[in-house]
Amino acid sequence: MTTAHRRSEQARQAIMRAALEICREQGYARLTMEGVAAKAGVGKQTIYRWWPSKGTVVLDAFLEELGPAIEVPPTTDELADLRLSLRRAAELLSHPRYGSMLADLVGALQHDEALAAEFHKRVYQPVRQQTVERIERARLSGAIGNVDTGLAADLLFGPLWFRTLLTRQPPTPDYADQIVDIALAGLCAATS
Amino acid sequence: MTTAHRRSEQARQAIMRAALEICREQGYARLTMEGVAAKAGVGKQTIYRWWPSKGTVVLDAFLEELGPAIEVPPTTDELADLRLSLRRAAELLSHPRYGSMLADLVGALQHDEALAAEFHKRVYQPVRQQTVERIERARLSGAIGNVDTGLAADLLFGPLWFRTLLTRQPPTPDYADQIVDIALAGLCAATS
Amino acid sequence: MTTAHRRSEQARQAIMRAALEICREQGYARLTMEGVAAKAGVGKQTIYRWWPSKGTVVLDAFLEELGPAIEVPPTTDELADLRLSLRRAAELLSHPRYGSMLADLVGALQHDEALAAEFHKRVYQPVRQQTVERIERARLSGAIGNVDTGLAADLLFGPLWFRTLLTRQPPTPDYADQIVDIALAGLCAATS
Amino acid sequence: MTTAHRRSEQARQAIMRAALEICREQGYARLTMEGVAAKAGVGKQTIYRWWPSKGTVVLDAFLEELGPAIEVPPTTDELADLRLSLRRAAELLSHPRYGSMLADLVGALQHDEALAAEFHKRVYQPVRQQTVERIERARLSGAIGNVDTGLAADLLFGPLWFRTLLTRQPPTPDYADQIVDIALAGLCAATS
DNA sequence: AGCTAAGCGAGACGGTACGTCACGTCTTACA
DNA sequence: TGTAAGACGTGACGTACCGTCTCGCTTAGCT
Repeated sequence: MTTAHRRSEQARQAIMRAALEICREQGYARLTMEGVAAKAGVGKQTIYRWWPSKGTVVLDAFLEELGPAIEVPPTTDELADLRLSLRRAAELLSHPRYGSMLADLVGALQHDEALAAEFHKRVYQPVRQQTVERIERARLSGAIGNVDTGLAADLLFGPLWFRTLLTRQPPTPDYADQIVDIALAGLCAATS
Repeated sequence: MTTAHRRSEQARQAIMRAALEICREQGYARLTMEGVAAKAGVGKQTIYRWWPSKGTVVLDAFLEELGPAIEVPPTTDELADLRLSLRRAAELLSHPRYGSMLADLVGALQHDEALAAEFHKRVYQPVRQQTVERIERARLSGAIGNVDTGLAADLLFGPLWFRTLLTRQPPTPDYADQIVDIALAGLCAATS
Repeated sequence: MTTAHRRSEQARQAIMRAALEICREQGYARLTMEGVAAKAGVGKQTIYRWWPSKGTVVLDAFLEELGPAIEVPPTTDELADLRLSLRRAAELLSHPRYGSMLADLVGALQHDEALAAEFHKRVYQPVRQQTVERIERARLSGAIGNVDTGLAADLLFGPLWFRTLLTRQPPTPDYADQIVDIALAGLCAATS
Repeated sequence: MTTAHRRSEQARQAIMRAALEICREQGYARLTMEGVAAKAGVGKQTIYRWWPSKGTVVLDAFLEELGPAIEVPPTTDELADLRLSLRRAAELLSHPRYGSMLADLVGALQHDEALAAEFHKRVYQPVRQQTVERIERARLSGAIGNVDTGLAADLLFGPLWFRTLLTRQPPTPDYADQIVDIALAGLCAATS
């Protein structure tokens, strides 16, 4: 038997739309559950029924719009894929609409375990997985040295996030390229 | 000259102490101005008179305890200094007492311009300055290639913060060492 | 004519039972439609389909249990019947299970017109009618003076309800007897 | 030492005024704490700080306006005073502005212990005390028989409240007079 | 025997109000 | 004048119920 009167798709979409809109217009910090409910024309309970915190609402809304855009389709050239992947990340972090939203989301992660778990599963891990696999393949093909793949991934993505989160100056595509250049040089030299 | 009955040093210290204690016991997110005032036995006004937000209170409290510990006295071996500096950062970020506090502070930065400015001036810049100078000297001495010093600094510190902020797994000293190894390898190879 | 496969008697009884139970355990104020539905294992709609408000549910439940107990079978001695009727009322109002429920119901009457009408028709009027008739007969037989019967009825029942509703000290049988004694004395003396 | 920044008289009055107005315009049942706060231009907390429930707010507001009007100045003729006192009660209960408010208040008493206690102390007892004393004096002077004074008081006031609360037909002055006539006749006859 | 329309349980929905928390401002009395 | 205390207006929190609605299901009563 199925559960009667299932979740309203209409309400869900209204909430996603409202969350994004408020986030864009007033910023994540000013976004409140009440505000989302009001703008979406929805009862607060309907939000709390399906999302535990404003962070998860925004995360969902974010992924609904940009989930697919995060991934980079694999080619045979792993290093080029990595380079493109970094560029994509830089573009996202410097996106006028989603950049500071992402930064705020990561900020909220610091004191919201549930959100942290969700972010890890749905944003961090997917990209991480792809990155690590590419590095692994590059390593096997001898394109880079014998290094810890996780560490290599940190070396690539770390600087982008560091710049975004600590200085609030989002990275440019050129910055991403330079990071790739130097990091890969280091990784080639490495033999661990 | 006695400063007359101007600002009460006693109150200041009580506030710093209370802020740290609450931050440690309940986390930055649960720390409130009211809570600090109550625990410090101080009027709320007294806090608002001297600090604009809870972030700045915590930042001050943090620096009062750990300000000196951030810097690494310079020796003649710049690369060794950089390595030690990275280790210090890793230690701080994984410190049971101050690690998550720092992460929370950076989280709060994302939606608090005043705090961001303060953090930049009193935490980010000092370390940055030192780091950049070391890299510059290393470059001049030929120890590393001809690279953008800011970018090099990001390459070193980025991974540490990335790991801390996005995965909530604070970096180990060993992790810091590995980062230095690979990053410096890359920086040596670079000539750009 | 059969009532066809319409209303479920089982659901009705479950609702009555649940209402009484909640009323007894938590009091009328804490009784909610949702609570009744849950405890009765019934959909909310099923309650709303047959009762307009929680007051009417409780009133029905109350009458189902105590409806018959309200009336006093008539004998030839009207004054004795009145006396017994007062005692019955006193017992009901001081009943550990139904006393405060009745008081709460009358409380709810004050802001629920529909409930007030229902209460009037099904509780107040039946007793009133009987009382008034008895007084009328007593008057015709000369046992009491020539008084307004409604006023006389108020004189008898008023004090009981007054005590219950304003002081929350339910009347004792002895109290009821004393009221009858004095009221009848007054009614005898009256000639108006 | 006195407590700093004491209670704001201005806020108190605004709340009293708002409560009365809402009660008059929409009835006690529709009066909410939020509504009072909004109409008074006051924070909800300010209401909750000083009153535990909406019942006590309304009770205070009621007493502020009608407290003095409840009492009947004593003369040497106790029976006349009692008669006047009953008339006053009848007038109050049938007052277009305060009658149903009082009834609602007594309704709320049934499920609000704190309110019941407050009502008892500030409304019921003062009138009761005066009434009982008058009856006692009348008894000593031989104007009425040797009866329980409390019971006598119930006999007088009971019918008025009974009529108000159970039939929602407020008593007329004439009704009050008739009650006094018959009740006193009964009390004279009594010797108990 | 099969059809169909109601009543049913479940529970999501848009709302309103709850009572609480913390915000940042203010006022008062003391030192 | 700075301070401890704490009341104030404000706004958001997360919860409880309201009364309405929409689902599938069960079942009685009519073809």
